[in-house]
Amino acid sequence: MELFLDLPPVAIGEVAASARVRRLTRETRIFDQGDPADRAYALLDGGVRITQSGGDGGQVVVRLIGPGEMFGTVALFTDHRYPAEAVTIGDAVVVSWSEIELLALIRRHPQIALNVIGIVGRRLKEVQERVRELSTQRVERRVAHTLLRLAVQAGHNTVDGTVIEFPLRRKDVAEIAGTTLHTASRILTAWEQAGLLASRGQRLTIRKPSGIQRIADGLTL
Amino acid sequence: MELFLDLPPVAIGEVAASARVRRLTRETRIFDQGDPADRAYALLDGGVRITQSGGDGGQVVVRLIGPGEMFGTVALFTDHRYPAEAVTIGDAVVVSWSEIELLALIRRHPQIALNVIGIVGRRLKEVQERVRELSTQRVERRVAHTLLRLAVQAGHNTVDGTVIEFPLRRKDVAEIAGTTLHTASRILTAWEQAGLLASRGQRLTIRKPSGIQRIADGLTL
DNA sequence: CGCTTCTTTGAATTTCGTCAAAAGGCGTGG
DNA sequence: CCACGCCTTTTGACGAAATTCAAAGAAGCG
Repeated sequence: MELFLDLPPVAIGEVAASARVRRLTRETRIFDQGDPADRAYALLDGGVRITQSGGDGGQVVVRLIGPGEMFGTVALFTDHRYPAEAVTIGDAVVVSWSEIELLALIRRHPQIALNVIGIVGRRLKEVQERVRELSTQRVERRVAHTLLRLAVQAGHNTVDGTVIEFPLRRKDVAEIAGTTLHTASRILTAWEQAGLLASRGQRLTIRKPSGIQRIADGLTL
Repeated sequence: MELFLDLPPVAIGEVAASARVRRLTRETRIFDQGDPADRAYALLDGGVRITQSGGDGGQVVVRLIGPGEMFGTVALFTDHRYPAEAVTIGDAVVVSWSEIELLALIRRHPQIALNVIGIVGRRLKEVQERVRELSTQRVERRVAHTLLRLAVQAGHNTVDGTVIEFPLRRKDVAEIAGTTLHTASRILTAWEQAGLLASRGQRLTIRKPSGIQRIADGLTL
């Protein structure tokens, strides 16, 4: 887990000792957007969808969290409100620390704070790239990028191609790529017919990463 | 300066002692996208435009930096490459610290690391909101939000209304709001004719914040 | 005063969202 | 085990918003 990387062995014990572990069933809400932020979370197994809603109905999936990733942590350092909601995708195992415990851990092992900066910095960079894509690229390319990113984050190679571990509805794909589920559906269907992709239920398999990559690179001109 | 908030008085001296100060003329490039990241920066006076470019020609203004804000700092904690370029808007006074100096300061005063987390966390939240806007709102609303955010960040009240301190080209507005300069120009011209806005050269004055706010809230339906 | 950069504006084109509706799947309960 | 109902997906047609193409006008700088 990146959050606790480069710590002396003794620290790992402390981290484990103050952690609270919970097993959750699918579609369980861990926290709501706007809730007072009092705990920092990390995921051991399964998946968590982080969704932000606007005053109007607008929703986006801010991020899908995979095993080993932290979430809901930054709010402890800013305004103490979670800026988005967190819901499990499928069954999940979640660990968490109270604010007091986390700050105590950081005081004893300042490296944790540096790790947090690294993690948040990397996410900031990713979101900024997403902004650029949304600003300058057309829907098809963005969907292609979305799939490639998910393949890197949660892809599992099989004979058929790369399977994305998260169960994904068309709506999820749409809310990640920044479009409507209708457009997302059309695009995925087209790719499926072109043999680039296969979908069984809510599992996506990328059959031809190179084909998707070409689209992501805008070479369909 | 938020970066050095809540430090003991003695620390401020250390911070100042290891800082390098430079006066720069307008449109000076401080660092390029992809450059090895070896210094952390903060702005004392003026403005800095942070722009990210994609492999294709696509460009976005990631952020405008005002006095008191840090920039180019996170890269020291991730992959040691600046993810975007920084260019002065108008004349500017910039301070910077080498990576070694900054890490030494943090070791002596861990509060600085917590401050960094807070700053980066807040920016992450802002960028995520921008993603939601780009995904779900139409151009006019996004431009309205852009102006309101700039007014908060760098607005100065006068009899005529709120003046935005940064000199802004239509292209800048477009690259912040995620549209083309043509569309941005049309929208701003329309607002100017409606009396919501005034622009003299590259200075924008918001005459009727409430009107812009209405548009930002989507009440033009 | 000439040149470059920025801004405006019109017209044509296109992408994408919206509206509408049907078909498919999955789980639950009878 | 089957049937019903809900959630998800697909698909078509239409229209509007915004980009693209094109070109002229304005403004700042040297």
